Order: sequence, then C-alpha cells, then structure tokens
Amino acid sequence: MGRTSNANERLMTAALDLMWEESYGAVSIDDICRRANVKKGSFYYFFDSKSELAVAALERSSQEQKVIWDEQFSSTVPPLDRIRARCDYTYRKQAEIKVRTGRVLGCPLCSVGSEICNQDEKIRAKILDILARKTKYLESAIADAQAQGLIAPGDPAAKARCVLAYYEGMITQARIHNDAEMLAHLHAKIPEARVA
Amino acid sequence: MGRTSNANERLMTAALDLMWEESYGAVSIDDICRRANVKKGSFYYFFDSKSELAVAALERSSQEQKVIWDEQFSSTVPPLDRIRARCDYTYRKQAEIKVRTGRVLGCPLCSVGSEICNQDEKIRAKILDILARKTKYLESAIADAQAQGLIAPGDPAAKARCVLAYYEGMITQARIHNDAEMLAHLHAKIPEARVA
DNA sequence: CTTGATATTGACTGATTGGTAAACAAATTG
DNA sequence: CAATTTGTTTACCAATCAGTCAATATCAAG
Repeated sequence: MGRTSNANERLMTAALDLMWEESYGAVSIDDICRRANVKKGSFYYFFDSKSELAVAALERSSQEQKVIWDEQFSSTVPPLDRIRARCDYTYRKQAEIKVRTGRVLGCPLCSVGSEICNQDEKIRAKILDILARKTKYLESAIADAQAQGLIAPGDPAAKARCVLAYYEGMITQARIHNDAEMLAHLHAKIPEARVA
Repeated sequence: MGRTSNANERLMTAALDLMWEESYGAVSIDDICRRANVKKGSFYYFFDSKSELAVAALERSSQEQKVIWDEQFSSTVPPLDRIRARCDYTYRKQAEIKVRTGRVLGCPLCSVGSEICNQDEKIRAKILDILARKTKYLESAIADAQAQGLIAPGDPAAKARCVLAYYEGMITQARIHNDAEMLAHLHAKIPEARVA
C-alpha cells in the first residue's frame, strides 16, 4: 500500500559508484542525490546519514557479488582453478572498467575500508564482515587443494588471509598506478596457490 | 633576513599525522591549523592548498624514511636479511603505533594513495614516485639474492612489485582489522623472498 | 471515491568549508 | 636608528555542507 519507489536503490547505486570512483570523503550527500536524481528530502526519508547509506550499499553490492563468487568457487571446480577463475575475472573486470571510465578503480572494500576504518565503526564492521566472507571462499579452496595434495599443508585460514592480502594488495597497486595490466596473470603470482 | 619560523614544518607534521590517522578527505585545513597551532592566514602564507601541503609532507616524510631504508638495505647485509629487517621493523613500528594511539595506522602512502589517486594528480604522482623508490630497494635485494642463488631467477623488477603489493596489502589489512599481529612473521609469508 | 500509507518536493537553517586581505609584529641589514 | 623582509593575526566572504520540516503528491486497499 502507498506510493512505491526505487529511489533507495538509486541512492545505493549512486553512492557506491561515487565512493568507488573518488572516495568516501570526497562525496557529499548532495553529490549522491544529484547522481541518483533524488532530492535531499527523499534521501533523509530513506537513510539517516551517508554512513548508513554506505553500509546498505556495501551489503547490497556484496549480495550481488556473492552470485559470482558462488559460481567461481563451486565445489565442482578443481580448487586451484577456483582461485584462478577469480583472478582472471578480476583482471577482465578491471580492464573493462578502465576502458569505460579511463581509470582502474580497484576494490571499494579496500579503498573505502582503508580510508574510513578509523572514522566510522559501522562501515568498518560491515567491510570486515564482507572481507571475512571472501576469505572463506579462499579458505575452502585452499583446504580442498591441501586434501588433494596440490599445495603444502598448514592452517588454511592463515593461508587464505595471505592470499587475500596479496590479491587486494595487487588490486590497490593497480588502482594507484591506474594500470590494469598489473593484474594480468595475477593467479600465477600467488605462490600459496601454486602446485606444491 | 626577516622573521624566522618553523610553522611550515609544524603544518607538514600535523597534516601527515592527521591524514594518517583519519584520511585525506576527513581532514580540513582548519583541522591541520588547529593541530599545528598555526592560524589559517599563516597556512596560506606557506602553502597554496591542502594538496600542495600534502605533497610537501609526503616528500619530507619519505626523506626521513630514506635513512631507515638505507640502513636496512645496506649492501653489507645479506640480501634476504634486508627484506626481513624491513618486515620486522614494520611489525614493531605498527605495534608501537597501536599501543600509542589505539589504532594500527598502516602505510599513509597506500591509504592516502588509494583514496586520492582519482582526485588529485599531483599527490598521486608524488606517491607513485615514493613507491617506485621503495620498490627499487626490494629490486636490488632480489637481484642480489638471485646472484647468490638464494631465490629463483626471473625479472627482479616484477618480483619486487609483487613483494611490494604483498607487503603493502598485508599492512592495509592490518589497518582495517586494527590488528598489528597480522604483521608478525610477515617476512616468512613472502614467498618470493624465501630460499629457493 | 475515500482513506491511509508511502513517497516527493522545495525552501530553510546554522555550521563548516576553502580562500582573501589588510593591519600588525619581529627580525635583519645598512 | 630606519628600512626592508619575513612571518603572524584577525576579521571577513561566498560556497557548500548536513540536516529539518511542512506541504504536497501518488499509490493501494476498502
């Protein structure tokens, strides 16, 4: 009952895109409203603050990404091929973004996470939550690979955190250098995920 | 001749500290002036903008860091021990910062770099410049290690970029997680720098 | 068609922002 | 000492900021 709207979704999309292209701090509520074609009164009808919108936008985005991760990390795929698929996808995606926008945008989790982790505890908690979910995919692939004797033994959770740090670290470097080619053959550069 | 002052240095210190603790975008010129005990009129006497101050502060900091890097990467030290020394230092430093401030602050080059690389070309160029200098240290250590047969052959510059991505990636994760212990034994987690 | 719930709008506020200018203070030099 | 250079201070401006509010519009259900 009552009026219907997708303004809240437009706001989430606009907020995430802007935060991704620039940064959290560089984007004002007015900027988000302008891009989403929503008046500020409506913004505050749906969200209490930019921070709350950011949390919602990050969670929404991670739900969309989940479909892709689930496919890449399907248990029907050989474990090391899962990580390879993820790396190849990341390279293609960043290269496509670079063609479209002129910029390698990297991963909003890490750029925004590193930016606001000392300023906004709720955004930080949401990002930690999403990063932990990503790490779980890596961890299960690593554990499966170990069970098949494909990689060396050792705590798979710790190895997964290392792989994530490397993966996200390379993406961050690609963003700063604005060079998607740094992500070509990314998989081959992840030593933990190589055949033992 | 004329009056003397160290207000410009106080401004650089305050700016870097604040950018490091929070972020570039979260810090206003007024914030910097307050922390540096400098009036805004004096700020604009020394610098044209926050951006120009940031560039100066980053370069000044990198000159201070150079002394430490030069010592750690002295050619009198066995090549892999240089990287180990750097990693151990990073762990100690971040742990100390955490005790002092309650937060793992990570590396301002990467947090600020990732934040503003699509907004401010001059800061981005300065950060790329400093990152390249850091990579050079790693590259020479890797080349020396290869010459001694300590690690596998292959383009040392490419390997250095990987090590840097890993090193900085782990520091970024430590910042977001606010956990300095992620950096303990960092060296042992860098596969490129292990004995072949 | 009426009613009640949901959504939209535009105008408004007070605080903060980056940036300016002119008066003033303290050194140096001759 | 006087003149000049260097640095400091205060007050100020226009733009932008986050956030509020009351009036209005649109829908769905009864």
